[in-house]
Amino acid sequence: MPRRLLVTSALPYANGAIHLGHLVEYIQTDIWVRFQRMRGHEVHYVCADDTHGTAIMLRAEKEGITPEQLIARVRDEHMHDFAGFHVGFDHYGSTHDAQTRAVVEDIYRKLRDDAKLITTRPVEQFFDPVKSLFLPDRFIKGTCPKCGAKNQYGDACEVCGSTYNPTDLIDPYSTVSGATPVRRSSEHWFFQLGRCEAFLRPFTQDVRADGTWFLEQPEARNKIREWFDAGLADWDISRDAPYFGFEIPDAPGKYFYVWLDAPIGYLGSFRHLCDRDGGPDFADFTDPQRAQAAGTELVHFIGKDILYFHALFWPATLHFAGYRPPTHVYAHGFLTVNGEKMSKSRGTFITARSWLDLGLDPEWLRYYYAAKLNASMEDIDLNLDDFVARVNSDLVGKFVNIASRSAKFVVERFDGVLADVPASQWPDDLPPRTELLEQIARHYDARDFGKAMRDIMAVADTFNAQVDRVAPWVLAKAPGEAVRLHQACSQFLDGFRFLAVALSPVLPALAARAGAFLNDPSMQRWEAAERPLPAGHRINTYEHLMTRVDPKRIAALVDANRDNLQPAAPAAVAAPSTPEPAVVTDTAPATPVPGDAPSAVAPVAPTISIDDFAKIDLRVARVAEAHAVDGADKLVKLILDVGSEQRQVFAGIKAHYTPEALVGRHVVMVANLAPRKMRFGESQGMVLAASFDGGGGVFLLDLDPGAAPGMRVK
RNA sequence: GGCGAAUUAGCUCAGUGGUUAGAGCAGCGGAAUCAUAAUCCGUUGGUCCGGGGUUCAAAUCCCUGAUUCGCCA
Repeated sequence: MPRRLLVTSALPYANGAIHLGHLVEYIQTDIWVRFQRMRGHEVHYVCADDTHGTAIMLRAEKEGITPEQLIARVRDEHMHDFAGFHVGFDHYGSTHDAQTRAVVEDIYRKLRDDAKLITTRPVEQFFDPVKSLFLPDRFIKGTCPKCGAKNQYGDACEVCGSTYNPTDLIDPYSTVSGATPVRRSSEHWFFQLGRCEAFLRPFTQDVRADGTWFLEQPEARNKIREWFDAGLADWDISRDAPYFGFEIPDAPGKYFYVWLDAPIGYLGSFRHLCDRDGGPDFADFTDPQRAQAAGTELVHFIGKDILYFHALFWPATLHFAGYRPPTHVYAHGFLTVNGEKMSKSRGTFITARSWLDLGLDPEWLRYYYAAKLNASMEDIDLNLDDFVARVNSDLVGKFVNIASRSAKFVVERFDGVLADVPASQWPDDLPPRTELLEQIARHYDARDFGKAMRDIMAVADTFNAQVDRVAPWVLAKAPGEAVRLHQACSQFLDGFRFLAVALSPVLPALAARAGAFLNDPSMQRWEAAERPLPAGHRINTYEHLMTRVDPKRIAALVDANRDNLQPAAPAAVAAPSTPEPAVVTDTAPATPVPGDAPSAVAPVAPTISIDDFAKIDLRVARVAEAHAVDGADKLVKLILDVGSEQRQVFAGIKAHYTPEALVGRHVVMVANLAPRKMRFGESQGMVLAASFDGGGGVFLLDLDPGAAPGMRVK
């Protein structure tokens, strides 16, 4: 029977760029979702931006825009990043929308009026008298009471490691205004978590009738048990104005704390899906009785840092508000890069955007994560040397190579038509075909992607060894061996197809290309791998499916993410839309002072019609490679990615830009200019740049973030 | 400080009481030349963090120490 799943990834905060650490979770969830879909299950995968809180409010203020403008921009960036890594949400919402607000208010009213779990009492907090703002701990700094270190945060000292309350700080100051905060009391609203223990303890600690657990990971259950043992305290769910969020009903000037509405954003986002024509029924997934009858599941993928919220507050608020609590929470570990915490100064705080902008294949990362992920909460390490070796060896050397070394024979010798491959013809040194497939499926289902990848690569190894043993290149030269050659290559392609199906959840784009090559739309289903394509099936010409990772490009990625700037003052704004540091800091030509322009401004050329202008096909292109040209005074050789193809262009900008500074940036090119033979090769287009005729610098056109190779400029 | 997790080959990791601890990559030696240098065969390499204990049997269970990383609402 098909499962009916509502699956979520945790909501990223609308205050910064998506980086490789975030992507562990979205890629993990997306792989699991794609796998479940291939197996024929009904899956709704939703997420949203987490948009509320003091930090968003202050950030917008600094940028001189409204919080609504800030979160709209960041959401747009986040959605681009996720799409770039093939994370396929069915809906990507925002916690700041009517759908989420409606569920927040409904849950709150039921907790207050029906469950009677809301209470109020005054709380004394630091208050910034200049900004008229209650200050969260992270916006207060001062001198450590233990060791005397200056400029320490309100909760812990980074120098001596001791922890304390913000009120213990010596000479505290507000990082927002610099003012000395004062103590002020205010009424706060609380959710009485302590009264939920009778529900929460068995819910989180006991195995269910069907043998499953809310928390399948024993280490997660242990962690939660620790918190029970420490005692559950009431949870402060209110914040005072000014605050960016939802106002609490019947409590003017009081707002819901961001962590109350963040998980409710899952349901708000899901509501959008339900409101579409033919969408799922909201109550089937949220009402306890309806959900039970419909057999639906609610599954959350999260980082281990937010287990507390998802395993205690969230089930409690849902349950006591008359909603169905989640069926599963899966927590994963953090990402380290080269064995250490991600670091801006080391360049290992790598953003999703920089990965995509530098033209690195997102599926390289998806595969590497899959190979490292298991069902536990352990951290995983992205070792960049290992990454290059692993992706090149497994994906290019093993997997893609099987198709690459057998397709040509089938296409050239047998007109692309496959020979009969009996389903029973499966390498002896592997487990039986369907058994192996089920084993891999169990690993995927249990989120043991690393085990799945190991099993899959063992198949690739076996087939490569078989190709060597059969030696089709020998058969091809031997007269009378055509039948054996045909059968052997068809069998190798069957092995490749098996692998492509098994890897589809991890490598959806590559699998789609493999499906196009094999001319086989059925590969979107897991069962497609159970048996070979029928004899007589015609495949298409093989085109290379994946290129190798060049270690130099990984080095360039790290360079692009390295923060070379002086440590910024806390007040400094780092807009996420800032172009790549490599572009703005490297060898930028001296800014000419207007009065210094060495020559007169040229007169405007004769008027042309819009039709004349339309003849020029201007395209956004990404500089994939840039090389100095030996023997040329002015030229730089550029390899431009214009989306559909690559162009070689010689640009006369050597005096103004170093090749290193150009790689990865976007430029505007004339795409339909007649190719021109030059001494060093053919130039297939022209890159637009501004200059005065008499000299004084050449300035390439820059593009705002979001522009992608192949877009037409008009 | 309290609690928890981790530590296995040069690297990344499997391996939760049962032969002589495994894989991939890297290294070394050979083969092959179909494949966008991609492959195959063979091979080197380990005090399973240190110490103690339980057991017929320990990488695996217990105690203890070291180091690293988390969590402490």
